[in-house]
This record gives sequence, structure tokens and C-alpha cells, in this order.
Amino acid sequence: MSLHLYDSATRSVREFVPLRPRTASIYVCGATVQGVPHIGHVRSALNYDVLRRWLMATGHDVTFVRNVTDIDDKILTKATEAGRPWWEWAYTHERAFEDAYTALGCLPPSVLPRATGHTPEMVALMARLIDRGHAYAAGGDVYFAVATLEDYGCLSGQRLDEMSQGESAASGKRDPRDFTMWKGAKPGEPYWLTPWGPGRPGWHLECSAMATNYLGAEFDIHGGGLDLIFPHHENERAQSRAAGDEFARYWLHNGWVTLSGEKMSKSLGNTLSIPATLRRVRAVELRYYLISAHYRSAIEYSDGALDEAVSAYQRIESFVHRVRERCGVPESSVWSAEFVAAMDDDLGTPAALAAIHACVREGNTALDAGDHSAAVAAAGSVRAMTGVLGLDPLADQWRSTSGSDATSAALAVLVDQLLTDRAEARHRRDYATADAVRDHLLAAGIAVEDTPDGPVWTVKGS
RNA sequence: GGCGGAGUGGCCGAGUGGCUUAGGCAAGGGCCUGCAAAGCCCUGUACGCGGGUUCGAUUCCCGCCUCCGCCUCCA
Repeated sequence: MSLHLYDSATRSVREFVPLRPRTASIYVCGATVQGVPHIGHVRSALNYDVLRRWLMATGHDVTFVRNVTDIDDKILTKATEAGRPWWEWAYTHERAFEDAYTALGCLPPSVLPRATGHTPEMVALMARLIDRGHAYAAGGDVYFAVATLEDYGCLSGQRLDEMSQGESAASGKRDPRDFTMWKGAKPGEPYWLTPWGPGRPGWHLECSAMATNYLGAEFDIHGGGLDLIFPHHENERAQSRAAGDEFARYWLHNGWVTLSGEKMSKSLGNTLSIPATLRRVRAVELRYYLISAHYRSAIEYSDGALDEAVSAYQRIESFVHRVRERCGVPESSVWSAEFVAAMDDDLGTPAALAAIHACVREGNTALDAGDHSAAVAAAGSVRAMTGVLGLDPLADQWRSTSGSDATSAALAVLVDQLLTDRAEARHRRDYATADAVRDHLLAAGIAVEDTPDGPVWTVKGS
């Protein structure tokens, strides 16, 4: 079995065969940086991060492009409302998105292109399309003529004759279904110069131009949220195919995070921001929650479900920590066959997590039996598998930043002294004193457990 | 109107024509422990409704109900 992925274009699971062996090129639609990131945005990024990590783990050299849409109607509108320059508004939110992705453990992209930095490529693409008769300039705008592309609509399953009529009057469209590739400048708006007049990029054009600029005319995987299939991805595909590019070979789309049964979206205002969520749970726990459902399923967010995910993750984490305290740091080792099969089956993270939990149970049993080598082996596997998902409890990413090595060492001396006192109290059966020490430490955030190897203490949340 | 997705045990959430019918969380019982904690073992007996196909359907087919998404702002 090798990696199989569900391809939205063919509506089927297909074996992933990269264009060039042992490599993978991925383009993911990033955010329009108009506001604060919410957990739906992060879920999307997380899914492609898991895809990327699995490809890397299985020996692929991955080029991963995630764009930033930093010029758009909403950015201009919101910046104006806030009385700030549009570029400051965009960059502020770009930083907020990058901070969220980084906090959740997403690997940085190979390149993070901004729309505003790629207008020459967009102009070149429009020129090719106009030459080929697929696009036309009118009234300062440039439009794509959808009727000129025979299979327009095939990605999303839309039929041209069934499509509603789009924005109507006052534009220079020849056909109301044509979409805007380039918007002519209005007074006071930023603009870039083109042979057809000053203006700014339309949303679809920028992704076609940037994807092919960095990945070539044909590349492996194009990803994004389910709502991007139409019109965004349909139009990207239309532009690039009409220009003669092969474009994406596999189209992946992730499901929603819904809130109160509705899609979380900017326009509905029912969003749950990342900064707010991270005040409640740790980033790694949120990551576990968002990965615990299959990427194509909808997640109906609830505080209760998030709490359950926190407990589930802590079970894994606590096993690895117990092994570390009692047997030394387990080195990342091998994946189980079940884990590999799950990941290869369209990134089956639920089954992959089940494989991890099976390994945790085996390891706990070994630890209880005093079989340290089996426990270390299990913990090594757990580290390897959680590592692929970006959830390794001992990864640097998730290390507590609360203290330096020096303060940790100082703390250890003090705690060990208290535990020595407690051991002496227990030895003379003075359990009241022994329990008082334990309660005292617990109140300070230090949990003490008695094990066959002696007492083990951990700082909560480390 | 067109296109698409979903309804699973107390909760989250996979999956499958029957076989051991994931996994986690929560609950109850047990083991372990001075007591805890953690862990381990056991228990619940689920697939929206009505038909059909089949030896057998939660899984396939038909109809119905409910919910959700997209149809040029959206991860």
C-alpha cells in the first residue's frame, strides 16, 4: 500500500504518484489577511501540514507553497474603516496568521508568496489568455470568458447553463458568468500598472500565477478549504488550463469547523479565534483536537469535545513522560503497520491515533510489569508516530518555556528534598505528614506519583 | 432550481455486507496503592425512518424526514 488521496476533481481515491519520483509539490491557498485567524483556518493549515509531514517522512522532497492574499476588497474596506493604511492592515493580520500557524506547530512553507509581489507574473498570464482568446479587457477590468473553456465547471461539478448569473449591471462583462481577473483602479485605491490600465489583482488570478511561478506549469497537489472549490479553484484551473498549463494533478479539500451547526465564517461573525482558544487549552492539545477527525469530515466545535481531546492527548503525553522519568528519554523509533496503513489511506488520522493509543496501552502495561525495555520501545514508537502528526510530546516545539535549565535544576533539588522528607514520613507510617507534602507540591503545580521505581514528579503542563 | 455532504452507543469520532462489529472521553465494577494519582482488566450493546435485494445490511438499492455546504466575499 502506498499513499492514496481523495481527489476532488475525480471524486475518487487515487494512488499518489508524484510528477517526479520522491518529490512532491504542493500549493495551498492561504488566507486573505483581513482579520484574526480562527480555528477553521488553522484546521486547514494543519491538514496540509500533516500531509506534508507524511510525505517527508516517507522519503519525499516536498516543496510547499502557501500564499498570502494581501490585497482584496475586504482588506481595503476594513483598513479604511479602521483608519489605517491597507498595507499595514494586511501585514498585521499576516503576522497574526503566521503566529497562529507557528503556535500550532505548522512547518514553515518553502516559500510564502504575497499577491502584491507577483503582479508581473499575473500580467504575463493575462497577456497569454488574451492572446489565446480566453480573456478580454473592458472598462479597465480584465475578464475571463468562461464559455471559451469547454470543460469549465468540471472541477466543482457546476454546469455553465445552470449557473446563476453572477454580478450583473455596470460591468463590461460580455457574459454575466465571466469572472474578473483584474480589477481596474478606483479613485484612492492602490494600483499596479498594466497594458490595460492601472488596477489590482483579482483573487483567482494571483493563485494561478504564483502556483505556476514556484511549482511549474504542472505540479502535484493543490489544497484548500471546501468552500474554495467554487469559484476559486474552478477559476484558477480555468485560467491555467486555458493558458496551456497542466496545473494541479490532485485537488484536496478539507472540511469545515462549524459552530452551532453553521459554518464558521467571517461574514457570519461566529468565529472562534486562535488567541482566544489558546487561552483555554495548550496549542498541542488544540492541534490534537483538530487532527482527531478525518480531514474531510466536518467538525462541529464544542467546548466539551475540545476538553475530551485534551484528556485523550494527555493520556499519550503522560505515558511518554512516565517512561522518560523512569527509564530515560525514549528515542523516536518505528511506526506500527496500522499507523502506516491509516496514513496511507487518505491521511486517516483517526485510525492513526487509534494505532498510537494501542501502542500507549502496550507501553503502560509493560511499565506496570517493570519491563523497561518494552516500555521504552513503545514510547519510541509513540514518539515516531506522534512526530509525523506534529504531536510528539517531547518535541522542542511543545517544550515548556517556563524556566531555564538552571531554574529547573534548582527546582529539582528542592522537590527531591521534599520527596526525601515524604519518604521518611511514609517509612515511619506518618501518612498525615507524607500526604501534606504531596498536597503542598500539588498546590504548587507538581504532581507526585508513587511507582515501583519510586516516586516520580512532573510539573503540570510541561 | 443546479451541484455536493451528513444523520453511529451518555459524548466525540472511525469504519464495515457476516468474523475480535476502531479509538478516545465520561460512567459503573475489579486489580494495584497506606491512601491517592496514574495504569491495567471487565461492563454497556449504536448505526435517522420506511421499503427492497440478500442466507444475512448500520454497510448495497429505492423512497422519505432532518441538517449542512457551494452556485462568483469565505480555510
